[in-house]
Amino acid sequence: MLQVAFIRENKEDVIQRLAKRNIDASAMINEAITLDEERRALQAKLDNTKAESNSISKEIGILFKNGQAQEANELKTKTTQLKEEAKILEQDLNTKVETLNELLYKIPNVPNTIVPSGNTDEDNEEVFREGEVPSLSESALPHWELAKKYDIIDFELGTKITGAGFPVYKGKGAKLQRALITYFLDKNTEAGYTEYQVPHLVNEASGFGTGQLPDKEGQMYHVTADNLYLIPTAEVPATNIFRDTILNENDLPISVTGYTPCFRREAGSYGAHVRGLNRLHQFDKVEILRVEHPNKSYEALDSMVEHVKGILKELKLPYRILRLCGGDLGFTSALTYDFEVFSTAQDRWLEISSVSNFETFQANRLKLRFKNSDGKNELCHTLNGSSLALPRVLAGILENYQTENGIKIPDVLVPYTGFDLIS
RNA sequence: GGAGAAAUGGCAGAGUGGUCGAAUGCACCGGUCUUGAAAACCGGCGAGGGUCACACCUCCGGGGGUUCGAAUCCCUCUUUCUCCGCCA
Repeated sequence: MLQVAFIRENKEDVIQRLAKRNIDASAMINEAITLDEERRALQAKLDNTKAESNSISKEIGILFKNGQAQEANELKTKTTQLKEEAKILEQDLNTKVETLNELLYKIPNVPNTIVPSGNTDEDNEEVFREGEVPSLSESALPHWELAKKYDIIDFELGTKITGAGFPVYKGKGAKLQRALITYFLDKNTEAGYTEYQVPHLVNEASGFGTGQLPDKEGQMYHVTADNLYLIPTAEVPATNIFRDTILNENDLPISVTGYTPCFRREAGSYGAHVRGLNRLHQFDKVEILRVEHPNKSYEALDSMVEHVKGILKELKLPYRILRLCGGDLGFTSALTYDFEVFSTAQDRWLEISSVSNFETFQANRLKLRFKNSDGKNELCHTLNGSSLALPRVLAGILENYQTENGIKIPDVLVPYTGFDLIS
């Protein structure tokens, strides 16, 4: 969530930049500022009432000590009255704070100035493209056909065990997926990211910290008996490592990577674009995450983008990078780059990574701060990205590396798989 | 799952109804001393709100209650530890 002080001090700029998301935020922003003013006025009133009551209570204490019980008892009526006043003020204040917060939860992050305006993914700006699209024969198959042909992924079996969107990987398919996970983690740790294994279920506070709650609980599987949520991404547990934390300035930057399965309810559509591995309820992902000094976060974003590029280059997959437009930008993000791999057999781009700078938007909720050189506590910037989402990378490999003899394994993966062909 | 104990500042650890946001030690930061370092000594050192800055308010695991007044008493929840049971 945005900080009220920031909204107050940058009102026009905030409205202008939120307009990139195709929303007119002026009403919300004005209301937030008004609510905040009212909140502060109530707070001051309440504080004064309490201050008076406190000082009388101290007097009473002294009077009792001196044996002046009668005078003390007289003062008691005064504090009783003040207490009632305070109670009412406190209730007003609480509802005011609640109203303000509910409003603030609804305001998305302020897009960076370089975010292109636009409504849909059509308006995303392609900023980079690399890799050759292989020329495949007429008989080239989409990955779900290949999965069947080589018996490496069984979608029907997953449906039997659980339901649609829970595939079963098998034999060399399972091994290839495990190889990818290990390869990604190795690349990330080599680049200085510390590997974490985090819980796959999180509590409400964590869901709130990263912004899934209160509004987007529909996207997560909810274990009601224990009030826990299955993680939709490692971002949730990994970012919450740092909830309620005050770091030293020289602790920054912090770089974390982790592999987790991800669970998404995705009340989604049906058809070709969700077939096979394209969209699942359960999938694997390796995530990278950074906690940065505000002055360094965009530098960090660039370095994360470069890092992901390096991996795709090694895998020799054709990909492009998009700078998301305001309309496509996630609620919590200030700037996002999406990576898409070209799926030759499907003739379409598949999103395999999304790298974002959240600036202080998450840190504000998380209360993730560092002590700056003035000794003041300041919000950190958080960033994260996938490196990478497994199913679509797998789809890309299967489709782009298919030959008449079978599916070749990218050279960098062979040491991890132990085989160089799926046939 | 059953029985008991506990939860206080970065850590350790006092405080059991009044001037306690909280002793003390360690850690940390600044200074003196030193060729330099260590030691010693001096000073500083939790968070949030509020203010131009003060004042002031709130916070001793969370929530509620008793009282003029709660870290301290009561209720409740959570977590941790010990013992027993079960178990990958």
